[in-house]
Amino acid sequence: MQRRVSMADVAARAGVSGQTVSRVVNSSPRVDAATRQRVERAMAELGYRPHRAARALRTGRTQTLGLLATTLASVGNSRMLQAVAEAAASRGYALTVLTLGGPDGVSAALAQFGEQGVDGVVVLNEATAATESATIPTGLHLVVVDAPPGRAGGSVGIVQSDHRGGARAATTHLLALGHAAVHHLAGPASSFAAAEREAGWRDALADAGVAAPVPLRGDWSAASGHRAIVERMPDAITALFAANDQMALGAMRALAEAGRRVPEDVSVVGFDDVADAADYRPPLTTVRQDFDELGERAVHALIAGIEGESTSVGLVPTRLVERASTMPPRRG
Amino acid sequence: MQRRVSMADVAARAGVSGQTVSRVVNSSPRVDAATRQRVERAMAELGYRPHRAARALRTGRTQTLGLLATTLASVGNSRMLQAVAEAAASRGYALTVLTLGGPDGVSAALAQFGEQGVDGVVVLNEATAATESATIPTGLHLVVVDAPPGRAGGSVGIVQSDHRGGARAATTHLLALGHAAVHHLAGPASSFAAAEREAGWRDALADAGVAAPVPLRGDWSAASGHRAIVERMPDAITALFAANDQMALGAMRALAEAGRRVPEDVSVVGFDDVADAADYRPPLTTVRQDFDELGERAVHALIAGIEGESTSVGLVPTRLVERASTMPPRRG
DNA sequence: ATCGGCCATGCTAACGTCAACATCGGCGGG
DNA sequence: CCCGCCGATGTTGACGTTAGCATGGCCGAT
Repeated sequence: MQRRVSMADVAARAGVSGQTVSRVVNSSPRVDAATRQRVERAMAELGYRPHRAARALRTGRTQTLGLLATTLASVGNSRMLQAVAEAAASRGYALTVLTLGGPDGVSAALAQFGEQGVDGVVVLNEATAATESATIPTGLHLVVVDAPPGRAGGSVGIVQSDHRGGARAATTHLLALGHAAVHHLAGPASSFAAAEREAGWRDALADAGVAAPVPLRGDWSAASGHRAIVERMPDAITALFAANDQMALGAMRALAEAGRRVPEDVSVVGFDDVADAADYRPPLTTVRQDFDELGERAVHALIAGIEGESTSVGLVPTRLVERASTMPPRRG
Repeated sequence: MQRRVSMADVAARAGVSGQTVSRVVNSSPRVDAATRQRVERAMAELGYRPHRAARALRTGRTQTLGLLATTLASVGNSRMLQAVAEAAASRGYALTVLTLGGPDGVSAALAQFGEQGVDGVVVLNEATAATESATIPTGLHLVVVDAPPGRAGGSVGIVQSDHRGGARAATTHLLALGHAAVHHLAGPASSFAAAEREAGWRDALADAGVAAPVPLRGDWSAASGHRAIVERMPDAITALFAANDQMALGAMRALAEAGRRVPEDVSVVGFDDVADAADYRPPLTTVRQDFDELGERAVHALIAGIEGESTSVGLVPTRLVERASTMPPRRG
């Protein structure tokens, strides 16, 4: 492989100094139109590409963002990753990913990102406590997705889905169908999103003057949803709001195995609207999260922070999608 | 933000030259034990971290790998990403991701990776034609996952799951249960993995001397699986091998809607063993892919190529996981 | 005509690291 | 006792880029 084309090569070809080439590359206004054109032609002819590492060394900016998550293999995280990757790419930023070994590795992971020189990091917050106690390397900008607004400010921005509003809508939907009680299959206690969804469920019950039963609890997985129902299914259950679609899937299997039909005997609502939810049996009524918008806003906020503008808190709306897993309770 | 700690700072603190610090960092043998210790203490005290961009500028290596996929939001790709991310991290490489805008953007994406200076790229091959026709920037090493072995060699390595063997095992399992015919719900024609799975199905049928019916076809999504069954379900179907779990999910819904019970009337087998497959109704017999091993091997092959060793072709075994969606046909 | 100011462009140095070569001291063999 | 070698360490410069300042030409205002 021959030496790569550098600015000096372009400069020689165009008969200008390297500095002028630099100005053209960075679209500085201080360049004569004719000169610019000459330089651009030289770049095209030589196939010049700026060297990111060299630029990073000089400017201290890498034009690279980081994404930090416990795992990338979960449905929600992978959809967020996809959205963040596209949003970053459309702004000319590269995206590098890092998964947490342990739950307490947040500080270490951020340090590693700092070392790599990323300009900012999107943190997919799954265990609030771990994220909140993490130390942030100086100069690193952060946007935390689905975190309590408390820590926002400084170099930390927050973006979240309206979990609470969505959960409230789901619960209200069930109540409006005539269900006297709505049970909740909650997510893990350590999760902010799970807490918000539970809060929204309580909101709706309170609005209706209905007492909230003790929620069941899972870990987001279908298996945990199944287990929760098998172990302690409420006797008189007619309506269940699961904190995500996968737990709803597991719960529906457990209900079927116990001889309860969905939706005739028990109505079920999920959360997320994963790609498969429309093909669950029955197709699942659920709350759709707008991951694309969430990723877009996270990247926007992050880059705003990097470029010195203020970071802010954003709430992305969610929306109830009605399918066949909900209906009014049977009379009788 | 104060200036970062550089090698010179460490050198001053330890009373040695920068070069000696460099030697310690790169664990060169040419350093006295006492000196090394002094330098290491200085690094610890100052919190020194090598500057990747500077190193990349000097050495031409970025210690960064790229991952290219059409989308990162699909189940299989996100599991591969997770595995690749961990394998890369464990070797001290960062991982940056890029998704394809269009199906023909492979060349452009590789060019962008080249520009970013990644040392190598893992390509998740979804449309063989697009990958095969792509131009590879000089000096960039590639490992293509699930591609025909033809292109291997030079700076291109190939790693694949044993789709064919897994499909054969799935089909053989159904035949062994006593099913006279096994129908296939295939993946998209453009996919190598889909073609291999179909080939494995044909292999097993040929072994048993059974004629292969015309396969149904979907696009990997549950919705497409549902649609395929609704539109042209074979009359006498008693056994179905779907090319992935999600299409199996859609197919099972369609079968249920048509009044066919799984597994009593129709046995169904999927492929992938996604996390939810054990909670489908009924729990799905499927073929497990070892994504961790696949990612590990891809990264291993890539780094071997980067460091000048030979790249090779690897086949990762798959394994049938029996659950409740298969049983012998009813005598009738 | 003179001068200040502005515009286009060039020159120099520096970002942090490492490869290549230089230096220095000690030690064993002749 | 001198030479040559080796092992440990230092010096220099370059990777490709851009910030900051310098230069020189032109124009309008005085």
